[in-house]
Amino acid sequence: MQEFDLKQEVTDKYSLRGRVFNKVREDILSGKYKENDELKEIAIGEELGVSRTPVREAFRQLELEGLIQIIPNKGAYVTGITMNDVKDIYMIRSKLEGLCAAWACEHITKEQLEEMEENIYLAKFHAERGHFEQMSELDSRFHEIMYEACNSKILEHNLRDYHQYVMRVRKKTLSTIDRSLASNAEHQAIMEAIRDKDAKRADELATLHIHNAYENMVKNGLKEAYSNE
Amino acid sequence: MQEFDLKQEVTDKYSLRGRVFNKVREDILSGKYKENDELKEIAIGEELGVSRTPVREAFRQLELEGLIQIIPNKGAYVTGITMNDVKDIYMIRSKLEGLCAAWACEHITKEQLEEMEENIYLAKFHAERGHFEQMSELDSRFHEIMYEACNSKILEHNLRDYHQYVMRVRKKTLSTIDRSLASNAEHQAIMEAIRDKDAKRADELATLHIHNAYENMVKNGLKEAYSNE
DNA sequence: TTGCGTATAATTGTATACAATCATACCACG
DNA sequence: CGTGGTATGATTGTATACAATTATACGCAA
Repeated sequence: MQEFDLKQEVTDKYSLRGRVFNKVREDILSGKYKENDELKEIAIGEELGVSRTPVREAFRQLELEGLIQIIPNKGAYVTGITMNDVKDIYMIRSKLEGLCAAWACEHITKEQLEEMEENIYLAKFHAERGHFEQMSELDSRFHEIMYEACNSKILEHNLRDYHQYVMRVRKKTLSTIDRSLASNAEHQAIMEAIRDKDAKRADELATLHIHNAYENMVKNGLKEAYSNE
Repeated sequence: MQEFDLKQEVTDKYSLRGRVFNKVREDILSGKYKENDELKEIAIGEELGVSRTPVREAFRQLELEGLIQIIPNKGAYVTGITMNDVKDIYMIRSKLEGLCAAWACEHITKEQLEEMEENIYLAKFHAERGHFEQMSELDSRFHEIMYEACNSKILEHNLRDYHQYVMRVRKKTLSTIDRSLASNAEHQAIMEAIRDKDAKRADELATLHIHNAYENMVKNGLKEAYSNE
């Protein structure tokens, strides 16, 4: 009840505010609204067929999520993610995914572990064939399972936020067969460590996994990947 | 401009929404509003002499900060922090403060370093005399300087959030002369490592510092401290 | 007495009207 | 020609009115 459980209310599909929030968030993350674009309350409201009130409330939330910046009496502007931000997030995630993997050792359920194994098995199939869209989905899901398995609303929420935040660039990092295969092998190693309840190893492997993902991203030209969107 | 810079707008003292946000936040953190208290828009509005609109917007922000939970069509309730949440946050902070200290080694300015030294010097004075209110202030400020010095908007924002979030319980952890002195000694060691640009040592010391703070809190009866508020 | 259903009150969700602020353009003046 | 000030329009900030939803209380029937 009194949990750190936020996303649920925010993403409320049945309130206008929630719909506006989701739509604008999507549009920012997908690149429809670009850095420094000005978001006007009336325009967004008309586009979605709602008044300014829910739009304004959604804006306040987007501001706290760091997706837009609101300048009083002036307007709402889309905040960009700089390359530095991406780097910072990956470094932070590296630490936190390690923690998450370690905690998952204690709390993962049999069902979650089985879904992980299935995920890895399926990912191998798609990785070999260069199905990058599916790979991206499976990668997201793998981490999502781990977030759920760590049994900490706080950490789960934090990691999910970052995961979403770097979505724009993350997809690119899996866009080679080599990296897809390597990434999946790393997933398998992490899963095995968690299965064996070896928290120390799980921590190290998950930490390294994010490090590798970042290194790979830099190597494959983060700059272009980033500026394309 | 396009920074991850949020707090500034939120704490805008000159908008009604900002005033409401700050007031309610204060009241929650200070314990005026207790866990599971229902916050009614009209009541808060009347108390501050404003209409519901700015109150609602402030509520949305408080929700994302995790201080209240909004149940659609029902109401806003003060979220409690469970002991598990506190533990999780300290574990996460432990990792991130380490990262922060390491980064600060590269980016800290001479002014920031000097303020740290001054902070530690002054804290010694107050610690010896059992001035816990001042200690709490100085402790907050020490960490704040480090957050600023790490040169990462993302990490700074993240750590500041957690710091605020556990404010309720954090004050209690410094409420003995022994812990105050020990804490300050740890601050000094961290500062010296940062001054010497020894990132590895700074990381370890900051990590340990938060660990110690948590251990101390548990020892001194987190349970009572927590349930008192 | 207990249980259910309806009516009423209270509260939140949304829309709109009005006030305040900011940006722009135009004109007067040096 | 350039500069400054004012007027006008656009946009956000706030208040209020209305709609929808939820909680509560009361009455009726089993």
